[in-house]
Amino acid sequence: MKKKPVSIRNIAEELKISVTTVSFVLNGKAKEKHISKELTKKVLDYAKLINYRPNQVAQSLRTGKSKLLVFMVEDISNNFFSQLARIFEDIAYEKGYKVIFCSNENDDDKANELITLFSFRQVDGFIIVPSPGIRDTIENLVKDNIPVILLDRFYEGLDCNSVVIDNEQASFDATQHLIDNKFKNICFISTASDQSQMYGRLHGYEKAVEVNGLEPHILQIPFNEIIKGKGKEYIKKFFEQNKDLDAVFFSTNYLAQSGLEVLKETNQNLIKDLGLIAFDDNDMFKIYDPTITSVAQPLVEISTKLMEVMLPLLKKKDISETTHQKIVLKTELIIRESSLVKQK
Amino acid sequence: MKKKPVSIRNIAEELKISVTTVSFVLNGKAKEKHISKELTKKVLDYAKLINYRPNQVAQSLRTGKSKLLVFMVEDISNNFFSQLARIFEDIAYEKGYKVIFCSNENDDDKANELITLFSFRQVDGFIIVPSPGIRDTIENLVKDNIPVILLDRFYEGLDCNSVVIDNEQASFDATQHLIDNKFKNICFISTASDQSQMYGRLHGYEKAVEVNGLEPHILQIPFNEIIKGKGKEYIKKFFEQNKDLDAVFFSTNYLAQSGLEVLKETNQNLIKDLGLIAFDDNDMFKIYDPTITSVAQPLVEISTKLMEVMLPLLKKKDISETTHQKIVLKTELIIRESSLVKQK
DNA sequence: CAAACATACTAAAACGTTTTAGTAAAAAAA
DNA sequence: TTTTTTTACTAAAACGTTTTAGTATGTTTG
Repeated sequence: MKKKPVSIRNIAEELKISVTTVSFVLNGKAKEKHISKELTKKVLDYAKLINYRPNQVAQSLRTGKSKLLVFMVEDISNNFFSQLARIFEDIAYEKGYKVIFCSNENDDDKANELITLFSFRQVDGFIIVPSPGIRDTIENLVKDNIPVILLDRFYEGLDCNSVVIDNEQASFDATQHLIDNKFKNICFISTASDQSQMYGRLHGYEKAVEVNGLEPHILQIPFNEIIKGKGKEYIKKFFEQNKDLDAVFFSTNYLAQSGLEVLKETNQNLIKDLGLIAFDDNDMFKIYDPTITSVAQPLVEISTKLMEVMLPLLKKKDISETTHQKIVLKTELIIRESSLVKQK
Repeated sequence: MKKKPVSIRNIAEELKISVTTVSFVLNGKAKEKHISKELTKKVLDYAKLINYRPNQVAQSLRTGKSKLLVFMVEDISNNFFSQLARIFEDIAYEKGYKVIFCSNENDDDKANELITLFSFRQVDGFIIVPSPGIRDTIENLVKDNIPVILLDRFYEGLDCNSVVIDNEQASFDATQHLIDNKFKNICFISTASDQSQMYGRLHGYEKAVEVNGLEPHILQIPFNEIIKGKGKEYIKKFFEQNKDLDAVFFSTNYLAQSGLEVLKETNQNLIKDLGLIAFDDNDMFKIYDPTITSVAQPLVEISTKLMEVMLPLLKKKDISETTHQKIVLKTELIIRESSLVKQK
């Protein structure tokens, strides 16, 4: 049978002292509470001997702290998010926190449901890649002084901690890079979304195109069509209707995926002739033929910043007075074959 | 300030009834405990009105159940595991369980540490992709009647639930497929590991080669060298020393990754001339040029089986009498261009 | 030499549930 | 009518901690 783990009470009884004393010692409050050196040592030694581990559930109930963080992303199977998760996991464990990952599919209902699930007090803090319409939910969390950090995207005008990248600059630089490499008809394939990250990417592209006196060519696929797996159809039709394109900038990695599939199916050679850049790097990009240029997000830096912002919030009793931080990180344009001048 | 969530006590006081009654009603034991229909309805209605959510920490403390599962994989950022995680997540949530994902890096110390961390009673069940040397730890979990399922690999002779694939058959079929397509000098690139999954894959390959009267060509890279990022060097040297190879079978997706990198760097054309198969599918394989044949694991089926095996264990009071299940699932060989007869 | 303080320790409440072991009244059986 | 059973509900303990508000000494201090 499952043997019962030892409790503080067992220790107290064995040593014939009070539970209180044991608790004080175990929590490092021996000096502060005037527990003698000898007794302190005795408790510590015995606890070690029997391999005592506090029951974290009981601790949580009493203290209201669970040492659990929720890391809610759009889709944990998406390479970008899973890599981020992997790095954040390590950082969190180091600080004594466990992480519950979950995917909201960029769906408001799912996101709301998940947040309610880990509701109020169950969890010490939230890191959230927010879906478009949960602004109110986030605002409520903030109002209730629950530590929250928005990741990847944020709500304009909502005062909340966030860690994001400079999407507009990243997108501008990538587009400019294509232009510098003699591409003239660059299209931007994206989702029809007004979430901040997509907005930034679109505007960076538009600005670069405009500054250089070129024409924009934009495809914005409705999100629910992508969900339904219709992304490829949209892209295919778009390519058919815009035969004069000489470069493509994909605003997300799954669009790049779909786009490459379409190109592969319709005209293999096109992949080599077109200028190509994808947002978010993928390990496969460096072994593709041609190797594919990408906008890489600083994964380690993002995770580190998340914890840097989160930790003080977890420590404080009352975070209502803390000012919210908005961290904006730089991306890196990894230049590979696909975006360089094509020699005909 | 953070407002206190409503408790059962609040409901009891408001309705001027006992906490017990409220608890019974809320747990659906109204009939069983002879609570009148009217009162039951009153409680339910009021609970809904004030949006009551039970404090799960208190529930856990009392019941010893946390409604948490640990899903420990080798590396959550690995595509195969993150996809599995994504699917399992949904299934678990549906059943009211939350999932803590963690990565053990196939390292014994890390794995042991994590298991201890979620130690005894903190968590309701474990799904573990075990590192080579934690057999004893697993055995202890089993002895303590803690629900455990081994995933992807198992220990020969250890009686424990497991969900794995038929690696040997998968590997045999893949190799036979290459042979059927006229490849004669097929090499097998793998890790120097005697974990069950690798053992199976190696033997499947060896058997197929032998049955067909061909010579085996095997590269086994020590695991710690792979960790150090030296995998590519090993593969490169191997290719240099075996110039007459006409096909390569990679035993894992990260080896395929490395192998393709090597081929890309040394001789782009080789990729088209060699027969190629990779274990574990990757979204990129179908847009590579050539598209790459792979052995795909049945992700949905694996996740479903995991939950199917896990749920009864979670329900039972005493699982010491339950017999352990060993589920072996079939893989699918996804045949693409890279493994078909090459026309010169 | 009393008052103040420091030291060493502890009893008991509290966190929010579930569950055991009841009670009291009404209904059914004898 | 008395006994038994059923119905409707509840008091209080328990889960394992943390923490408040102590007590009982010994030690300074004025």
